[in-house]
Amino acid sequence: MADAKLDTQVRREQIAEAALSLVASQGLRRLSVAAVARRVGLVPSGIYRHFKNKDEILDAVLDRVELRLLANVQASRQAHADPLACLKDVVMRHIRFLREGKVISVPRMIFSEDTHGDHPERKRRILGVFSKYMEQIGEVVQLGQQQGRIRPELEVQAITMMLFGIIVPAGILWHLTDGGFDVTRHAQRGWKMLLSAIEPPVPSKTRKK
Amino acid sequence: MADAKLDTQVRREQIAEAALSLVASQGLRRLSVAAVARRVGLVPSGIYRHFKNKDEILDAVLDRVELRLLANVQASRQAHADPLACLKDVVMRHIRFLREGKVISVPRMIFSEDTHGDHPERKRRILGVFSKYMEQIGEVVQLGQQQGRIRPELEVQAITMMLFGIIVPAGILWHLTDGGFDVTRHAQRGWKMLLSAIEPPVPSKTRKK
DNA sequence: CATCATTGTGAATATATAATCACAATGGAG
DNA sequence: CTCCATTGTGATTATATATTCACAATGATG
Repeated sequence: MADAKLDTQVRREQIAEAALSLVASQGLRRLSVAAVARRVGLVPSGIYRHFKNKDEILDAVLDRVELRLLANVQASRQAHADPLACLKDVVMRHIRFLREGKVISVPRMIFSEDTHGDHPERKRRILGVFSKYMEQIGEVVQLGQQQGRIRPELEVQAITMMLFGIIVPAGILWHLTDGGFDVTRHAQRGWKMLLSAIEPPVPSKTRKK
Repeated sequence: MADAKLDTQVRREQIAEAALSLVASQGLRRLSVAAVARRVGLVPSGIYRHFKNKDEILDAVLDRVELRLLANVQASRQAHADPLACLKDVVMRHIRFLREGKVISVPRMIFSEDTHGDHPERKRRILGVFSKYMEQIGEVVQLGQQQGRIRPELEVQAITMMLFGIIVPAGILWHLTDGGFDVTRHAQRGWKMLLSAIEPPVPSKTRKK
C-alpha cells in the first residue's frame, strides 16, 4: 500500500502533521489511528512502527500547536514595534489561521477530553502551553505600559485575558457555525472595545489606530 | 439493586439530573450509561427502560443546561433594574455556578465532541442554546443603550460577545486548573474593563458601580 | 548476491461501552 | 387472589478502535 519504505523521522513528521490536520478539520474525537494511517498512506498497524501509541501522537500534535501559537506571537512582535499594533496583530493573525484551518483553537484542545481525559499530566501540559502563550502576550502588554501606550494601572493578566476573551469566542462560533460566523468582524469590534479600555485617556501620540 | 420500582417520569428526572451532574464534574467523555446507572441506583440496562439510547440522555442534559443558562439571565434581570448591574450579575452569577459545579460551561459542551461529534443537528441545537443566551443578554444591552447607560454606537452583538469573552476563559481556566484559577477576580477585572469600554463618557447618573 | 535491520501488511486480539434480550420482580387494578 | 403492564436484573451481543503479532518487503551494507 505504501509507496515505499521511509525513514522513521520522515514518517513521524508525516504522521504528526496528518494528525494535526485531521484534528483541525474534524476534531479530536474523529482522530483515530486508522484515519491518520489512511492519511499518511499506511495501514493502521504501521503507525506503531513510529509511535508507541496514540498518546504519543497526541503529544506530538500538542507540540505543534504550541509551536504555532508561540510562532504567531513572535511574528506579530517582529512585524510591529508598537505594542498595540502588535496585540491587534496577534488577534487578527490568530483569526486568519483559524479561518485557514491552520491552527486548532485552544479551547478545542482543552475541552476535547480525548486530549487529556485520563491524563492529568497532559492537562498540565495544555495549561503550560496556554501559560506560555499568555506570557508572551503579557510581555507585549508590559512593553506597552512602559511606553505609555497602555494604561499602567491595569493588570497585565487582566488585559491578556480580555484578549483571550476575543480569540476564544471566535473559535467557538467558528466551530459552531461551521465557519459561518464572521470572526474577522467580531475580532475587529472586540479589539476596538478592548482598545478603548486599555488605551490611556490622553493619547501619548496622535496615532489613532 | 434498586430500592423500588419507580415511575418512568421519576426515573427520567433522576437519570437526566445524574447525567448532568456527572458531566459537570467529570466531563462528557467519562459519561457512560453505566456511570449514570450507578449514580441512580440501577443496573446499566435499566436505563434503557426510560431512555431510548445515550443520545436521548444527552439531549435531556442539553435541555437542562439551556434552562439553567436562561434562568440565570432571568434571575439577574429580575434582581436588577439597572442594565449594567444586571449584566455584571449575569457574569458573576455564572461564575458562582461554575464554582459550585452547578453549570456546565458552554465551551465544554461545544467542544466536547461526545456531545455532537456525529450529530450535526445537536451542534445546531447547541448553537441555538447559545444564541438564545446571547439574545437574552442582548436585550439587556439594548435596554441599557435606550436608557443611556451604555454607549449607543456600539453594536449589541459586540458587547454580548465581549461579555461572553469574560465568561468563557473563566470556564477554561477553571477547568484547566481544576478550580485553582481565581475566576471571581478574573470576572471582576474583566467586567471593570468592559464597563469602561461600554459606559458613556459622561455618566448619566452619579452612580458608579 | 546474501544478510540484516527496519519498515509495512494483514490478521488477530483486547478492551470499553452501548445496547439487546429473556427472565424476574413490583405494584396497581379488578 | 390473579392478571398484567411496567420496571429492574443479569447475561449476552455488537461495535469501534487501539494495539499486538507474525510474516512480508524494502533498502542499505559488505
